[in-house]
Amino acid sequence: MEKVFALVDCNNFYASCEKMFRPDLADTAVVVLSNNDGCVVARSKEAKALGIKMGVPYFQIRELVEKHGVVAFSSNYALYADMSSRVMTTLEQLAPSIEVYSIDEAFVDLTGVDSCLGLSEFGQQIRTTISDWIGIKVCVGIAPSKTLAKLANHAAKKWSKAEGVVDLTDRVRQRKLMALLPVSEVWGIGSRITKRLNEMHIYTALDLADAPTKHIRSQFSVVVERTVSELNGDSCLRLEEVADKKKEIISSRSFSERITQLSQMQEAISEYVHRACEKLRSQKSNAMQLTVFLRTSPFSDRQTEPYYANSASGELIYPSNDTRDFLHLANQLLSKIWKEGYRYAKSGVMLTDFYDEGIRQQQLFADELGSRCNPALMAVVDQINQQHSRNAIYFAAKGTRQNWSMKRDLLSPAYTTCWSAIPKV
DNA sequence: TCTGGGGTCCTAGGACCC
DNA sequence: TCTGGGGTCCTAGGACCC
Repeated sequence: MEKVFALVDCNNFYASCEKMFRPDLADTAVVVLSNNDGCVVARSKEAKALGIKMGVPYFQIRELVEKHGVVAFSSNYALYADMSSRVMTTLEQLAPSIEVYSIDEAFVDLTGVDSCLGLSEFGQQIRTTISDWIGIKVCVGIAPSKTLAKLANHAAKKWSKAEGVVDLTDRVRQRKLMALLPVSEVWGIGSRITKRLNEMHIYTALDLADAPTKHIRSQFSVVVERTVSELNGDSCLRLEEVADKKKEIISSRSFSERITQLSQMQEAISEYVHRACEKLRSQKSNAMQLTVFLRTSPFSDRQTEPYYANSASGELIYPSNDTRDFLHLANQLLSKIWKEGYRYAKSGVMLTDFYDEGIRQQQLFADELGSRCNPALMAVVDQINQQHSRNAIYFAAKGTRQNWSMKRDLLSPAYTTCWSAIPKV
């Protein structure tokens, strides 16, 4: 049977979440900022109409914000994650199988649906249900491959005439739409590849769909080759219903103010280790390898302020998910790359080389003393932090004041969850 | 002054082995 | 004197995504 996918994508998701609890802002331009209130990461339709671009640094639009009374929010991920899970749960009730692709979008398998109900009607049903139950507006794109469903969704958002649903199962409609869209709008085609495609006189999505596969393969990786097949309605990407366990876990942040002292950096790195290990345990993995990295600001003037960035990796004797094992290693690694005299802007840690809990390779010369691994203790720590506040219990290494922590001056309240942010002290 | 964070996949090239 | 070549594993880096 011919495959049919739908892509359901929330409109202006973060901005919509903020607006939902502030009816007074219904017609106001709203933007949501990245961590440290650095860049714009979401815009309401009114903010888009003012010409505010995605990813623009907040300080560059200050004037515009004041002039038009734009309301800005620090990102409140606890709120967005909670709203997201409500949307996804609703979607699961409406469709046989879904793949949660990101916090605000999901693929749905609609294969066979058109025999009982028109695809467009089904799309409309999804829209109204999610809007009525959750209060979030979504758009739906329907097509025989994921890449085309993405394009259909793009069209549903762009053209109000579509009323939020575009059915692109028809080949003629596919070609008509692709001819109108620049190749850069295709899923998987980023700025670098767009530039090279343009040099090959490939400008629209249709140009790419019609490009000879052999030629594309000789210039790019198999990823681009697959994209061409997908644009031609040949589905190469399956619906991935169960999320795979992560293969690496990163915890990193930019600092609200530059860090110059090793003791502060040790605290920050310890905090990242703490968070990364929490994530590691939540997916029931153990890790062998830890990387610590740090850097000064890449945006400052190199003449007055030299740039320095470095990283160091190390391994445990065997896999663990005990925070203390990694705290110990992190400190050793940090001392390898720490250099006095720089103003550090960002640092972080990365866990890699994962093993499932309970699977442990026997090492000939390693004894139990090499690791502090204590699953029972860590389970208790996680449980207390989940039930009470996020930082009820922690290891003293990460510091109690955290005067380097991030700036979130414009944070909305915890409308739906018991905690929303680490309070800045 | 102020510029996010967290992931995945693919490829090229080096190391190593037989 | 003659100094191969193929396979595999690992890693760093590039490119993409939201």
